[in-house]
Amino acid sequence: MIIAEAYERIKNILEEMGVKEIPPFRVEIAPEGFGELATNAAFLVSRELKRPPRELGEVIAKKLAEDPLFDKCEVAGPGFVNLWISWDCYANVLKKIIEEDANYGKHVSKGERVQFEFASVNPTGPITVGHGRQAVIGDVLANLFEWYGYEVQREMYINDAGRQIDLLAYSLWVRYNEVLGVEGLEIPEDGYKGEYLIDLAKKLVGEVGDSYREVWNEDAKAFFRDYALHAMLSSMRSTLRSIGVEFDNYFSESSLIEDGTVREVLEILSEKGYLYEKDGAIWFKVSEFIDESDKVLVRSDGSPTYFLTDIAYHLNKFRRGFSRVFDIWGSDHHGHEPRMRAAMKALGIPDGFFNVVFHQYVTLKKGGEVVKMSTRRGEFVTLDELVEAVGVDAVRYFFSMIDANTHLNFDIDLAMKKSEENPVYYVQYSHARIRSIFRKASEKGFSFEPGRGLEKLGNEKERALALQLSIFPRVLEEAANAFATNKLTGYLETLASKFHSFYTENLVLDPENPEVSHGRLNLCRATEVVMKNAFKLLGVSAPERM
RNA sequence: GUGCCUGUAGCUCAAUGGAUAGAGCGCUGGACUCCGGAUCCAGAGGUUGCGGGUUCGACUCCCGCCAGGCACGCCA
Repeated sequence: MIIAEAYERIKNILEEMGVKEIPPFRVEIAPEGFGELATNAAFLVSRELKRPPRELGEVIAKKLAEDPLFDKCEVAGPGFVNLWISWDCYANVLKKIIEEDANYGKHVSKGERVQFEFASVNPTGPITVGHGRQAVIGDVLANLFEWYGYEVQREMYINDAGRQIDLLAYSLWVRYNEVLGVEGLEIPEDGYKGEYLIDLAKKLVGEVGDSYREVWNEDAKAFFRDYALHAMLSSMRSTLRSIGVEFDNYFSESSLIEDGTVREVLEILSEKGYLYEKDGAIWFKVSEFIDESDKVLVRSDGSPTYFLTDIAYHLNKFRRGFSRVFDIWGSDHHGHEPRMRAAMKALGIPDGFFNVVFHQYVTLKKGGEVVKMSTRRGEFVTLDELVEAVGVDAVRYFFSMIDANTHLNFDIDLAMKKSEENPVYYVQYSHARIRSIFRKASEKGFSFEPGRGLEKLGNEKERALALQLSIFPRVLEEAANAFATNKLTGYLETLASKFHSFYTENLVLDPENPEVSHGRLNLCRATEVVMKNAFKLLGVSAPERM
């Protein structure tokens, strides 16, 4: 908020100085000892104005010093302009934060509808820790975009059409027969061997008895398919719900085949001349768009590939009127992106509509050793297990605090045994502390009055905290633009640190100084508001007590 | 072999081409008879994988290596 205002003032000055094209200069919190805000504007206009940065910085600083927004402005180093903000300005921001309360940080509507699609994993086994990372990243990014002014839909794509589901059905049928004591059947090499299917098979025997014992016909196939799919989906959904991830819509892959979208895609591409037949299959001329080999859309047995249904899926998304869609994909799918872009181009869907946010995988460590995960072999640590061990807050915070594009090393022993070392506790503690101050306040006879006493504040710690609070909207913008949930957790940690530091040096409730006390209560309330809002975006609880 | 991601303090990770590369954990030493010590303050700890290049300025951009991960299917 303050940064935005400072930005405007500087922009005006640059225009007065004769700059025709305003460069992308920055206004940010200055390093320790260089004022409160700093800008690099002088460097960026130096070339156009043909004068050294230091000299231009002096001009800018001099003009800014006349502005009541600032107490002091100086040029430093090779041309940075350092700014000190007036306490009046801070006080106004704090009042605004308290007034806007649960809405502080929200940007005005951009009038755009976008979609985030994530956690679209194969419904062939329990959700793993790796899937959990994707779900949390997608959910938090969706929250961030909502606050940044977009209308957001959260969607999960259900891969219910492919060969994997058939394999799952057959694997379950084998387990079912095993439970009934039938010997000699085996789950295929590429089938699903996890224990969860044994549990499911037992349940199934309880429900249908031995009606499908050693019977594997079309009827049995359909039954086991539906049963397995239904069971897997409902378990996935309940796991995701347990970490606060809910979807606005579930979209079935097979519906695209049933409603003709898949066939329509083939017709469009065929009319445009992008298809050809070879070896009994139908191929898409990927090579006409990018430097990659052509890909099969329809197999020689007539079934559509995943690539084809995915193209149809995105054509469907486009027709639903989103201005942009964001798919969250694991890094193992990165090879799929260029092909999809080629397909979007072939269908005439505008550039920029289709976007992918990639995340790297999670490496689990247990007992100092890397745990290999494989759904098919049935070796994995499930998200349920992790949540039970460390709690929802820690899980969500931990997955949010690391850049999606960074490999995440998750030490299970550490998370289970020493969960109190998780940064989430540090941040939550500052919130609990503030709540405690308010409880104490009523005991001491203070009642909170918005705005009262703020003009009495202005020491170093109070200013540092106020400055941090003022940049919250900017942080949301940066986090959304960079698809970086970790910018939000990083911000919270800095905010908590500024608060603890303020708290240590300043007595909030001091009967000897009622006006100052009221002012500090306002500062505490503003901090509480920002923390609550940030926690909400992360899906982490804001505890009253710990 | 080709493409993508990663490589930063002992460990886990930050740092839109900007000032002295920062946090947490761990380590060392301190802190008010007072609002929550799950806190605060200070300190030690770095050739940003290696070598070149671009410019006022490079962890960041370009080129070449090295190491790890992932992908290169009529799997999804």
